[in-house]
Amino acid sequence: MSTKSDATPDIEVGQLVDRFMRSIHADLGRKAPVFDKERVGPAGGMVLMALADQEPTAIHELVRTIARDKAQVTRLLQTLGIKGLVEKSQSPDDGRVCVIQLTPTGRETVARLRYALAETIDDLLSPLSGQERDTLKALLAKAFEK
Amino acid sequence: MSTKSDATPDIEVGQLVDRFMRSIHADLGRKAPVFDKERVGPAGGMVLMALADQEPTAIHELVRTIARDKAQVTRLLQTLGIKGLVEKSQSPDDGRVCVIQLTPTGRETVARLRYALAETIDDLLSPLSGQERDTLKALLAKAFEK
DNA sequence: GTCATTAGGTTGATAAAGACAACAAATGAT
DNA sequence: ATCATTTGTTGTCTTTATCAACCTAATGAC
Repeated sequence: MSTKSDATPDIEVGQLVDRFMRSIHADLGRKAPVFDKERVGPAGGMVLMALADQEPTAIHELVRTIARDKAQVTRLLQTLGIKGLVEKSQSPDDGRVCVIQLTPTGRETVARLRYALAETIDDLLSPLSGQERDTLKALLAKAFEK
Repeated sequence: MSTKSDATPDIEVGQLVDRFMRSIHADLGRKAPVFDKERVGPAGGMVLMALADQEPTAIHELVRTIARDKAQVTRLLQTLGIKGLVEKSQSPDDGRVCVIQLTPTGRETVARLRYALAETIDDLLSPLSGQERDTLKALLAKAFEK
């Protein structure tokens, strides 16, 4: 069966996802002055939010879930640490791994970021019905949960 | 106002989309040496593929559809022009607008890019059934078609 | 018509993000 | 003990992104 959908779809999914991400980015950028008081930026925000979902966690775990370069993650965490949003400690089990967790301030920041993001996405997905949105979320989750 | 589905989903859509995009990026990066002979890079590739979908087109249209900064688009087009993948001409109707179109070489490049992208996405979406994939594509298209 | 305003593109300067190799330290395997 | 792996950090370089200034062509007011 499989009328193989590899008969390239008229509109590429990749482009759509790119545009999705980029629209989120742009919209958040516009609103950033309002909610991004610590100036964590898009990348920092993603780190924080990922962290909130799997806290506390080792850096290499974080690297895996957000799919960024480990060097990049190290530096993002450094600046987040300087701003007092995350804390680093050494794992008792393994002297190599660093355990990262949010500070109270970090948690507040995450709350603001989450709200702004949800708002933006809600907006972008407004052409879809509530049910369609839920479907979309479910599909993404199914495809990409760890 | 919405029966807010802002009862935050356990995994944020934004993070999922980010991860989606980033996984595509990473996978394509890995395969790039094979198919990206002109070294257009991820951004250049997106421009080319968008172009293929709406050719010929003015720069500001392109800017709208790929949601990137216009300065950035100008420069991307410059380097694509140098590589002989796109051509620029002036609109007869409006002396301000530049009309962009692919060269034959550009079209070949697009074909390769499309194939690689489709392959990658197919791979990433493998946890989904064929029908689910189609649904996902349709939803994205509905939300983001121009 | 003249003039101000807007829209489309380009350029410049600067910042952020990403890629990649080299490295130290801790661990694990043998 | 030795050697290979894993984890995280640093250095360096390229790519993208951002933002303002600027030029030219078009538009609209008058």
